Amino acid sequence: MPRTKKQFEDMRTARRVAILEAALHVFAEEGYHSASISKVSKYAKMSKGLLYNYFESKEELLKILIGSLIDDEIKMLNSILEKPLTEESFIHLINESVKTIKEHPKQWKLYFSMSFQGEVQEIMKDKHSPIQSLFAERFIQFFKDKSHENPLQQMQYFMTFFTGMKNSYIMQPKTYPIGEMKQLMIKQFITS
Amino acid sequence: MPRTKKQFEDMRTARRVAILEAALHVFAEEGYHSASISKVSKYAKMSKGLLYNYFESKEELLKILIGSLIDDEIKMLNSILEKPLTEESFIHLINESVKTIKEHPKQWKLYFSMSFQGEVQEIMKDKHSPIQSLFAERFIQFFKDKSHENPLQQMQYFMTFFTGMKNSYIMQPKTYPIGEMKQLMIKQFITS
Amino acid sequence: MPRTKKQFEDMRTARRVAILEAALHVFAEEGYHSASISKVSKYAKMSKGLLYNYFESKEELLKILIGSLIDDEIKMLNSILEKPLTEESFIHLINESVKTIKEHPKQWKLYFSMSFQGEVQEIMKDKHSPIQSLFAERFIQFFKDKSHENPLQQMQYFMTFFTGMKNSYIMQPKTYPIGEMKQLMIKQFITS
Amino acid sequence: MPRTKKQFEDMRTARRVAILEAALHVFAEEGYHSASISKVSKYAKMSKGLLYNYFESKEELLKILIGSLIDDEIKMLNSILEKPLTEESFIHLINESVKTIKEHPKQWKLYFSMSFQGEVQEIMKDKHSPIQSLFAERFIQFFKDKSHENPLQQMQYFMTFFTGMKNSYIMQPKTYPIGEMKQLMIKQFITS
DNA sequence: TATGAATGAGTTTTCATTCAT
DNA sequence: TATGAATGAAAACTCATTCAT
Repeated sequence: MPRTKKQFEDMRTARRVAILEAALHVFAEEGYHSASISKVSKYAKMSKGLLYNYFESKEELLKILIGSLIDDEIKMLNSILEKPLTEESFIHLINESVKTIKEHPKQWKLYFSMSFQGEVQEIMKDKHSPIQSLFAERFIQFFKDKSHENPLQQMQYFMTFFTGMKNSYIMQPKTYPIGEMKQLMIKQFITS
Repeated sequence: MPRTKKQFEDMRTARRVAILEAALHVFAEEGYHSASISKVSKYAKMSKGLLYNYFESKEELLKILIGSLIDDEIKMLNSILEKPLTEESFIHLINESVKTIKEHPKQWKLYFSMSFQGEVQEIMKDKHSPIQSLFAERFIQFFKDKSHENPLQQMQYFMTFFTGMKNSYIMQPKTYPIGEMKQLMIKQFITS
Repeated sequence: MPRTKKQFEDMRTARRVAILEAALHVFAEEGYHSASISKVSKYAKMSKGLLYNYFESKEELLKILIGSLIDDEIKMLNSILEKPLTEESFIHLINESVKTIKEHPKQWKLYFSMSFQGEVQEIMKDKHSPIQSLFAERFIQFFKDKSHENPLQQMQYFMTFFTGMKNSYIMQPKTYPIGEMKQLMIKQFITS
Repeated sequence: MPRTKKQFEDMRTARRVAILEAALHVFAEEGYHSASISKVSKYAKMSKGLLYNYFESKEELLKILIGSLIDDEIKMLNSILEKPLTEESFIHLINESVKTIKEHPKQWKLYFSMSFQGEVQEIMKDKHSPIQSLFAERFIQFFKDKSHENPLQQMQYFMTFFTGMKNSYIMQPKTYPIGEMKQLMIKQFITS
């Protein structure tokens, strides 16, 4: 008695998830280029062949892992930035970003580690630039509203800190006090 | 007319430097794992065989490139931090760090890109921890002297920004206004 | 209401035919070695597993496809060549051959394409040689009866043309005027 | 003392030739798709890795093997067909073709075996069609000059035989009397 | 019977490192 | 010293065949 269509679909979904998790783990641990599909499949407790039944290539795994991260981030940013930034939504944005990174530290580690090489740029080509303009625009306006004398610069200053916070947390997720840093940042850039 | 011993040594040194420069260029461009020794040797205008006459392995090149960066950084930090931090030496430290990163952007890019993978951790194991304790101690004292209510936290906050600045500059050396950011940072953490 | 034995057998036969047709299509299209069983089963609208319920292996499919072609051809030749060749039966033979190839172009294409590799030779080993002797004998006699001075040679000359006609038609079934060529051939070798 | 540039070049040339010969042998024997690079390199008595030092891919080997055959053939045809065909040049053309095929039977076998699959078409795309028009034109004129009532058809009839002759020789190079067949063909199509 | 997930041996290809000259 | 040819182990990927359901 063959499996029903639903059974097959459930199996496939479960497998896909298992593979993506394994790939994420191994890629984040060893770096995308050093990691081998062999290791990924071993970690996912299946044969290499089966992995290729679910994904076309090693590159596809990377694209999905990073692409989904970017997509979520963009969706979050878009929803918050659809209106001009207020103090409230500014805080909300920061909280959401920190929440995301705490929930997906491996993914973010992979993303950061790849961002120094060309591969990621290609993945994000079309996705990133619209949101980046919006992001810049909203933050500049935000600081302008606060009568900041150089809002563009203040935005860059904020971005610098934001980047540093993410980077630091990724490198030392156990010890870096991201919650405290977040609070300091909020305080600094709201009262500025 | 046979070469003198000194001439030989000079030649060897020149070659070593050429190889390291080539490796740095290629590694930073393509990423350590994707880069091939073949390309490095071509870029250094010599044969693969000769390259192996000067260095044991690809990994050794990486270790030297990153190791020397770390060593310089540590030397710089040690000399500045041998006495307690003053406002002056604090500014000096920041200026020196920015100068270093502007002078060796490829090396720093390589360092950052590798720092997400296991390889670098191993390289720096013994080097880093003593300086890090000193660094922490001096900065905590620095902020304590400024009657900061939570000097440890303030140091972490400072480190966060510092990391973000380096990261941002490496990612966009052409457009990131590192000079301005540095000034803002100095102002913020001195008057805090 | 359980199926009767006959119904079962009919179903099995229909399936076998469907699989063979699918295999023929896919093999002829992509070449035996490049074609995959997966594609065959998809084309036959069933699962791979079921296909293997009907046939042992990919090779068996090939053997049956080519074997049946050869068997039909041999049967046809045998029936025509059971008596000495006359002008009438000579014409009949050619007509039948052309008819066969026009009816089964894919099979012939597959046969030709495989005939350059070892696989086919093995399939035909035992089948071919008896009919070939008979064929040679009848044609030699045919041309001897026409007082040809070198009947063996004339048979080889005829075979050459015959081969060329098949090959040309297979390569360009749309444009090659096989009917005209056949008529010319008949005329040439009958009046010779 | 390192090898001179010339020594290296000679070595490379010799290796290239050895590899191409091995590939030709193995491809012709087993068919391109069944043959493995592993076997080719074994036959050429070298490691797989070295083979890839000389050629980009399995496909490149095929392209070179077949491409060079086609190029030679086209060159030959072009030189003979630059003027209208005479009886003499007609004979010359046939002699040259037969000579070529006798000199490179494996290459022709490979070419024929591949011509039933898509790969070859791509290799010859641009090369073939100009020569084919010229070929057709010259032969049609040739038969028109002989007051043939249907010169196009006669050309096709000739081509059919020509194809058959090549095919037959390739399939049975030991036993097929290509010389005799060639003479018969010349006689037939010249006096026709 | 029927499905398609799963396996594993095999394929092509890459590249750090060694070696003959 | 200097070259680049040569190796071999390992990588990504494919697919005929088997298997659990």
